[in-house]
Amino acid sequence: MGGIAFLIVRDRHGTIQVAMPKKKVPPELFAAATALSRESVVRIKGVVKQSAQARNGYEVIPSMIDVLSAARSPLPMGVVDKVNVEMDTRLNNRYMDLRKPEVRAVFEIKSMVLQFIDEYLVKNNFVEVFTPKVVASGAEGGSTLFKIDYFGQPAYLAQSPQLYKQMLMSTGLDRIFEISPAFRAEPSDTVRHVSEFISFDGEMAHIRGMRDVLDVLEGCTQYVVEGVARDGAELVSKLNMEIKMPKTPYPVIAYADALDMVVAEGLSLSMGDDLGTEGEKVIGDIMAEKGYDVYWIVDYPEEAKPFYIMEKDGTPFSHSFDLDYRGQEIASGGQREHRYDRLVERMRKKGLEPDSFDFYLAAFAYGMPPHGGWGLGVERLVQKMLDLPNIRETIIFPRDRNRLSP
RNA sequence: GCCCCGGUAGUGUAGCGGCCCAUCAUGAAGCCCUGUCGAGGCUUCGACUCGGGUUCAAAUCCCGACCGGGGCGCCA
Repeated sequence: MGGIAFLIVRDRHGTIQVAMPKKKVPPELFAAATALSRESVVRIKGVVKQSAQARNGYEVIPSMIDVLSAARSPLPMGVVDKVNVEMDTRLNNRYMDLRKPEVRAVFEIKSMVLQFIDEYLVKNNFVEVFTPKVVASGAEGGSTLFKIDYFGQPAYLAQSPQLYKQMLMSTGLDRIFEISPAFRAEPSDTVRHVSEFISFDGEMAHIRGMRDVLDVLEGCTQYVVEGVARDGAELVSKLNMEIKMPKTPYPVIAYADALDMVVAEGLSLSMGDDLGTEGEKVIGDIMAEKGYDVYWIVDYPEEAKPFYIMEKDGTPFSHSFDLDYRGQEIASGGQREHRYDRLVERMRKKGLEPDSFDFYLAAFAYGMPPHGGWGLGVERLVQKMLDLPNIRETIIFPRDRNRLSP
């Protein structure tokens, strides 16, 4: 038994040292404190003292230590240990993982991101809506839908609010947005895919063209990143990084030009091909050299885009865009086809049966203004903004191909 | 779904046919020391994913299952 013992106590905001010189605290308190297991929950009463030896300049001399919950031992993973913990282990023990300030900071930042999105869109006269997540059909084919049983009827988890938000464009709500979960049954297994994610969707009526949509989305992402860099500086510093402000205006690269850039770098792609992950990264590198972190890639081949995207007449292209953040797509959207006949025509072209979309098409038959919108992956935005290696770092309890719990 | 790689103590790892009743770190238990501060010293505890096979001999090689990592495709 030495003459002094210490406890490091952690709460949401940080840590403080509890110092117990043997002569200055009751013996039973000293004994209880030194017997405490790591990560136990305590309530402490004492005197806060300035102390040159304490790490943050202050320490507590306790007069009472109440053990609210003793932690079992050994811990399933260390919180302050110097050994690494694999992500799988961390996710299996997320309640413990989240005790690390740097892990928690990501989710506090994510919360800020959502608040800034809300703030910006409301300022710009958007109305927040909620569309069903249990649906009868998907926006584009059924292969990526999770099937569920709905009172004996087949139903699906929504992969996107696409059809609903477009229908609302005929109502006079004019500018709407939604932040809600989206479900994809794609068997993707990458650091940027999960089967459940938060989708930030917007749709605006009476646009003059796609540029109107880009302006809102650019304004919004810029507002978010600026806001986090400003109000979240302390949280960001816990991640040992600094947010780099994207340069504005975001450059606009036409798909055809992007293709040339990629081919010039040695990739063998031809007109109509998807840029691919490698192509996206190449573009990301080229743009980074020019100082741009965020940029648009627009006018994709109509063939590569869903039925609801408007074609660029007289060309093989479409009024479509992706928003890329350092080589990764974080949002996509475009101007929609609002003309009933052209829409039906496009459905057929895509091999879809218009009859199975009658609830959707009806909204186009009685006055539908020109409109456009986007879908943005909130976690992808957070991931790229904070330069995180895996999208799972931005989801408290991620769902992917292999993970259904916790 | 395809292609690579891997599964060793609570955690993270070394070992990759006999030298291993398995290394190191962290952790836990105990002792010593100590105004500590990702403290230090000593002692102890604790593991080869599962099932087949090859071999005189398997943590080590082969097959399968399960689990995980990376890349691709697809996309937010």
